[in-house]
Parts: sequence; structure tokens; C-alpha cells
Amino acid sequence: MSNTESGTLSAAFNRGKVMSRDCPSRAILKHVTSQWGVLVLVALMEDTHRFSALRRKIGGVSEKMLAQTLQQLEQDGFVHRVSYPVVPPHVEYSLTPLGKDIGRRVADLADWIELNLPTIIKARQSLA
Amino acid sequence: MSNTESGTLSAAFNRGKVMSRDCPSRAILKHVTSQWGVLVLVALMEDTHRFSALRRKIGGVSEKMLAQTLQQLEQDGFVHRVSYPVVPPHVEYSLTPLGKDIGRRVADLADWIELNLPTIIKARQSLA
DNA sequence: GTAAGTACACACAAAAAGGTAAGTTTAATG
DNA sequence: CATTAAACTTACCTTTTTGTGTGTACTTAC
Repeated sequence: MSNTESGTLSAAFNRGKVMSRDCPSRAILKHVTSQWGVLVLVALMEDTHRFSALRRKIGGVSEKMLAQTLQQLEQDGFVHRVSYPVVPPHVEYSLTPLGKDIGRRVADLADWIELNLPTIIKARQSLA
Repeated sequence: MSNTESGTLSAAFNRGKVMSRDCPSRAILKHVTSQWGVLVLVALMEDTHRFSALRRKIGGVSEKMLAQTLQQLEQDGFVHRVSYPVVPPHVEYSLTPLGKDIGRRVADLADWIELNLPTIIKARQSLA
């Protein structure tokens, strides 16, 4: 039996087969749900930040990872980067409308986990 | 089973500072937002699945990764595992209420990405 | 009798992610 | 004059993650 996927005639333009190995969504998903990607989005949901401010805010990020993460999110159109060519470099990062849209969902997820952390921890212990 | 949430009294007050290096939320976040964790949650939002059904549905997962992911999600209290001790092993995986709650958010995220994929791809190209 | 299907575990290897330290540029500070 | 600070980049190395292949116990199908 074949898969019980959408089954519509518009197979050539399938609107989302995350389940298939080569769906482009997977790449975006990886950027957004990456360890540092999540935290960058959460941080930028609050406010615009400079590179070093983000670094201080997100405990544990290395400069390398923060830079890499920001570049990915910028390429995907979620993060807006503004560079002021001044003497000590000054760069500001903020979310694009698209970034705010997805950032809301990511932050929602993170918030939910924080809120339900006690419950989750209890669930874990009862299975230990 | 004496348990203070995070252990020490000083840490007992922070009810989830994802931004701090040692916040327990980070571990849960990693399980949930892991490459396969996301897809397992999305799949199980639709219906209960057997191990091999999940494997077939989620393109690209290896048995090892699927097993590992399911165990993590089970430990966190998101996935319910029912094993029927029959001749060819039969195990069913489903979401707990907690799992459905978080699964909804994860699926929402995945859906959003699928829906906005064209926009994202355009954004990417305009920066290339 | 042999192959296939089921739900894994285990060992080994390859790949990817991540960390560390150093370098860059130029102005202000001490 | 040396240091600091910004926002990175690059090289190098360690850690983590992921894949591959094998085995198990048993039954049904061919």
C-alpha cells in the first residue's frame, strides 16, 4: 500500500512533506530549532540586540556559534542585521516580520517548557 | 522521594531561565527540538504508531535514532509506550496529554515553516 | 529451508557540531 | 605605549551525534 499522504493531484507542488527525507523544510527547521537558534530567537523577540549583548545574554554561547547561528537566521530571512561602519564595530540584530512570526512560536515553545518544567521533572522521576 | 526542583535552595527560585547555561529546560528543549524529536512529535500528533510505522513514515530515520528519540521523549513524559508481549513484538507509541500539549506547538512550528517555505526560499535567494 | 517482519541493543566508524585561542582594525582610555 | 573593546574570522582540536552493520527470538509466508 502506498502512503496515505495528501493524495491530491498537485503532487508536483506538494505543500509540505516534512516527513520526506529531502524536504527543504528540514533545513529551516534545523536552523530554527538548533540549540542556539532557539535562544537567539527568544532573545530577539524581546528586543534588538548587539552581538556582544546577545553573547552576554545567552549563557554558554561561543562567539563562533553565535556568529554562525545569526548568519543562518539572517539567510533564512528571520534576522535583520544592521552594521554601522564606525570605529569600534557596531552591529544591531533584530527580527524581521517573518522572524517575529516564527519567533513567537519558538518562544511559546520555550515558555511552555519552562512553565511545565516541574511537571516534566516529576514525570521523569516517576519513570526512573 | 525528596526532591527540591533544582536541588539547591538558591536555584530553587529560578523557575526557568533558559538563558542561563545550566537551566534544566535546555535539556528538554534539546529533546523536543532535535531533528527527529520534532518529526516524532508531529507524527504522533496525528495518530498512535508502531515503531516500524514511525520508521517508515519519518523519512531518513535510522532505527537507532528513532529508538533513542522515543526513549528520551518517553522519559520526559511526552510519549506513552505500550508493549504487547506477543510473538512478533508489538509496541505502540502515542502522546501523553503533556505530549499532546507540546506536540501541538511543535507541529504548529513545523506547519508554519512548510507554509512559509516559498517566502523563506525567496528571502534566501534575494540575499545570495 | 529460507526469507521476511518485529522491536530493539550493541559495537564500531564517520560526520557534524562545538569549543578555544589567536588575529584583525582603529579609536579611546590610562 | 600598552590595553580595551567591538564584531567577527580562521585554524585546530575535542565532544557529540548519527549511521552502519550485526545479532536476537520467534513466527508466518513461500
